[in-house]
Amino acid sequence: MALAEAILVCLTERPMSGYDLAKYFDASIGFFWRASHQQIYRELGRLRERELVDSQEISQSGKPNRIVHTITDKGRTAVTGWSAKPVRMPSVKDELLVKLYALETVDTKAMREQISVRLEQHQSKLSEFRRIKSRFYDGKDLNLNQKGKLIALELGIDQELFRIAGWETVLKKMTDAGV
Amino acid sequence: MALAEAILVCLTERPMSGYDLAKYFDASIGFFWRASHQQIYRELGRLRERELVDSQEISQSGKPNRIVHTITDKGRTAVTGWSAKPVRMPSVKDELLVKLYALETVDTKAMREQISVRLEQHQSKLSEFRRIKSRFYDGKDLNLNQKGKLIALELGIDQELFRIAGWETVLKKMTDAGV
DNA sequence: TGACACTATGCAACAATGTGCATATAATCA
DNA sequence: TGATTATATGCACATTGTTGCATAGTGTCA
Repeated sequence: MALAEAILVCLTERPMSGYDLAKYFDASIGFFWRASHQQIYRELGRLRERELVDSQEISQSGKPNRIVHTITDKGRTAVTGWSAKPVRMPSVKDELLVKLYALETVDTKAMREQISVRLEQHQSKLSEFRRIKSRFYDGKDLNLNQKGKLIALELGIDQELFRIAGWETVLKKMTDAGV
Repeated sequence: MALAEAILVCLTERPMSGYDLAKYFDASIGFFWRASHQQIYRELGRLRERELVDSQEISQSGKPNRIVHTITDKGRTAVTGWSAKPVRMPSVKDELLVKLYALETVDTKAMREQISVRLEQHQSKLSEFRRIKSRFYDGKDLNLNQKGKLIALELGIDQELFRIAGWETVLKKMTDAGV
């Protein structure tokens, strides 16, 4: 149940509405912990019940009212407590790798195309990460929180580079194997 | 619902019982698609209902009877059909990276320990992959299916090496940041 | 000889995640 | 002016994953 913690971590930055959080996830922490807006709203309800966030409705004319969630002291303590607990290895699930396991049965032409699509996705993630890095971090004076995010971001950039190289190697090896 | 397909892919190799499958998952395809024995048994029941596998009970004295599952023609067709369909990006979920996002709030001493544990886990996975490679693949004459598995395994080895380097860099950068 | 691990299967309950839908207004673009 | 996008929240259902339990005989180690 670490979506709760991921949300709390975001709220240590500043109070946010569910909508803000969903966008924040898409643009930053979601690179390492994806969540849809439905999940976020549901989890916010639970966090409110557990008194880890304080939710305040703000009237808006025209648009639906915003509900802004602020992390409580109890919530901050919960984050620190959680952070000290051991983590598990991230669960691995990649269909594309499973397909490599039955090269005789799968449609290898379609697979090569899927690998190309995957490569493009990694390319565009890479560009996005680099854009964020140069826009928000390069040449700036950073506080500790920002330094942590930068470390994560740089790991993300290296990961994308590695994956691009990896899948390109797979394509080459498939060619060598005659498919 | 790709656990179904992962199981079918295993069964293209040879007929197996649920127990065999659970072990096979632990030792090979599970590196890229983890599943517990409970999940596997449940999914096998569904596959039997959909007639993608044929299940045959084999009497054994002493031990409980084995139920051996064989992929059907319908199942083989299903695998090929599935293989041609586009895959999604694997979902990302790593608590350790989330912790990097709140360096001011988390227990950084505990975090460094967790990174060390993570490093050890990647080390032992790496050793296992290398052991499997040298034992079953190096210097052997391989058919197409085996070549595919070797490609996946080599990608796995590179991935572990990359992750070890990545987390070591994170530790260094944390030191530079003063935590 | 008692404890433990291995073989072999599976249910039940619960927790977490993902998909689809529903609502409602304002601004922007073609 | 009609279509789309952005703002803003949330329910219901389906699927997937985890934990704990239950059964039961065999082999191995101390």
